[in-house]
Amino acid sequence: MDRDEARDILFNFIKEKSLRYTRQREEILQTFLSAGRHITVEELYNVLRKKNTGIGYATVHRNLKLMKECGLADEMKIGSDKTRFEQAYGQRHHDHLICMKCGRIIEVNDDRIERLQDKLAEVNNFFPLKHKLEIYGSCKKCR
Amino acid sequence: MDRDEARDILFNFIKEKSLRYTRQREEILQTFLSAGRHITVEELYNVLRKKNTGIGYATVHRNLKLMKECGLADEMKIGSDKTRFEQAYGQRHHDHLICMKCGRIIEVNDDRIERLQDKLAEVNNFFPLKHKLEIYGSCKKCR
DNA sequence: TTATTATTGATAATAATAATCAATATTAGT
DNA sequence: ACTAATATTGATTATTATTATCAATAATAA
Repeated sequence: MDRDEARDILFNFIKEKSLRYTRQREEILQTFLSAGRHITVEELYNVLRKKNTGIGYATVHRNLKLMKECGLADEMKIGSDKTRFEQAYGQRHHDHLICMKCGRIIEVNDDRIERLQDKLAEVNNFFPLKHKLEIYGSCKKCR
Repeated sequence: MDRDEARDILFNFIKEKSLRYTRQREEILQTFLSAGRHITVEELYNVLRKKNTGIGYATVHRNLKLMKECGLADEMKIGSDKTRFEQAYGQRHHDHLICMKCGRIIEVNDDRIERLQDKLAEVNNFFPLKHKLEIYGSCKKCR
């Protein structure tokens, strides 16, 4: 994801809603973009704490929700873990392979599966808006 | 699912582990089997309360976990809702279409998708053990 | 019937997420 | 640059789902 483009998206979203572009929002956005994918609020908070930004947990939480609102982040939940946020802008839809041993998350995509899902919905008189496919197992290393 | 067969499974599981077959377990099992699919602990607890069985919330919770352990129930989580339990014995694997308006959950199955999922895992050097496919949208009524 | 011990039910603990609110910072208007 | 208006922050508390605790009770085997 392009950093400037991401900042623009956040900035425009904020202007549109008469919100305010704060030091904390800039910091959280940049750190979120630099951080690994599928990060939790707590993890992001800890990275920011190490940087001595003085940003509180609640602010991190609130602003990840904001990033989601403006389309920069997606929320996901694996099993009974905490909610994770992944970068969304400029990312095409993808599914997840989740290693139950080491926790690694592999992003994958299969057009045929996507198409069959749409068909499956159609056959059931159902209008699909989004979907979630997660395959749990063990990755190459943990086999 | 056959009621007697279900009771047998629970009974044998209990014997095997030197646990005890209590009035509460029998009551919870029967009510779980009669109740709608995809029920929460709270919902099941409320049904049992109406029946004046005097069974506590913790007991319902504990025993749904037990049903899961012995293969009679499966746990699922939709969005950020509470955990739901569905009958598992004698049910083949299936995916879910979830109406975001009325909350209805439709169970579906597609062998081609299943096979493609296995292929997808294989290509990524991943050993699949189980998977979860949820399609969110709106059902016929809510369209 | 009795001894053993698993279970129950009420309650407290835990943990993730969201709400509260006074102090502060940002923004628009002058 | 100054000011007024108000969105945001950070610390804390509230909420909610789930799990743990524990004394009293009930199920089981001998």
